[in-house]
Amino acid sequence: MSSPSSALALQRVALEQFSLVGFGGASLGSIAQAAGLSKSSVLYHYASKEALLAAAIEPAIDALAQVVESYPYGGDRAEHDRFVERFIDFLLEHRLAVHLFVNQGQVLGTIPAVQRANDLMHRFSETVAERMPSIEDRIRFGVAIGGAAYILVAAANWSDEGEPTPAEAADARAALIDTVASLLRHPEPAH
Amino acid sequence: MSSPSSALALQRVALEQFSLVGFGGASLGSIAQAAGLSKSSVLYHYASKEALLAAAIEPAIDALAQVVESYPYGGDRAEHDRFVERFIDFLLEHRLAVHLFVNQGQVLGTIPAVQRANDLMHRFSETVAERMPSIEDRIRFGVAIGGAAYILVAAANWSDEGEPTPAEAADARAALIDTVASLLRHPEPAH
DNA sequence: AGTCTAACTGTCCGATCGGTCAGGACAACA
DNA sequence: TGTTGTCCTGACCGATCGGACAGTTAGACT
Repeated sequence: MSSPSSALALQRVALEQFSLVGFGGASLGSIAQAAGLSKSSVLYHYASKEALLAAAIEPAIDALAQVVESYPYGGDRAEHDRFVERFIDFLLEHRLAVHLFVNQGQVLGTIPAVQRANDLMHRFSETVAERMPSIEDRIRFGVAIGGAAYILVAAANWSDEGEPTPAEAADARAALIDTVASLLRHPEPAH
Repeated sequence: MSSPSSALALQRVALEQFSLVGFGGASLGSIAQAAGLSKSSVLYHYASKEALLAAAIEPAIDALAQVVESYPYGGDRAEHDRFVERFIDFLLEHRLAVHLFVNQGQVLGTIPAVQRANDLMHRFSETVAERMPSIEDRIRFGVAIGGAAYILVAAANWSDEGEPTPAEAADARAALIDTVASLLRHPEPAH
């Protein structure tokens, strides 16, 4: 706690590496090098590789818990849309962590922090599924979650432009909110 | 080529491991063990770990090239919907490979086969973007691709039921086609 | 019988892995 | 001037990594 800046920078670097090449693919050496430290120094701050992962994703898990808790069970559509907005902002702020436990959640299930994230997503899915129990709506839910999580980290891959102008970022946020909201919205009873 | 069954089984096992724990996280030893072979035997069939990866995803890349090629540039909506159907079937058949080069495409860009997959996705994005150049529609495109690729491999994580009944699978396919089609459909000019 | 080849394996190698440990640098406090 | 505690490091450990290589088995062909 005494020099939080270096510790936070280390968590950020570790998160980037873990989400980029996977937990097993990222080495403590490469993380340390990217952070400008020695491997020993990393292990001084965090007892193990798993502890580093847990510390790196913990803020995101706390935020996720808060978002899931705020689901408007009996709310109207405006309230539901506000919930989606909170959810998207959570995704935007914790892109890397979300990408990590979305894509490696099952294989890292032994790590308590990841397990907690899995439980949260499970509960989230169940909560939403209570309102939309059909396969179609489960698909829409999954596409919304996975698609949003994906586009925030990997989309830059095969798009032309490099930098995301602040104005463009705002547009992207609005578009993402719109898209996810339409996916999570209760569809008309049937056609 | 003389005993294709074992070679194909090896590719399938390798693909599962690569998409599950990442290319760097999967070891030749674990792949060999899962396939019931020795590590040496794996390296007899494929010159290197990268060669194994390339061979494992090559069929998926070929199929992707075919799908991208079949994009209906001047087609009507029915033709466009048929294209989406082909695309979803491609995703369903090559789930693991898609998940692999969607989530690890950038970091594995040095491998020629992955590079080809990246180029194809890039061209795919450009092709679709020609019709839908706005940020909103790019987002919708990304959510559709990423969401579909995601739900096919990771959704089982936080859903209750275990097995996907054949009838449920058909329903899921239909729902996925419907969802992606609506995302990729040209939206009304503006509201 | 001998020959050839495909499929497979165990052994070995250098490099790298996660992790331990003893100690150095340095500011704060006595 | 010690002394203490934080931050950081290089050296080292056993295990595992990707890969090279020599050799074995078994079936097909002559």
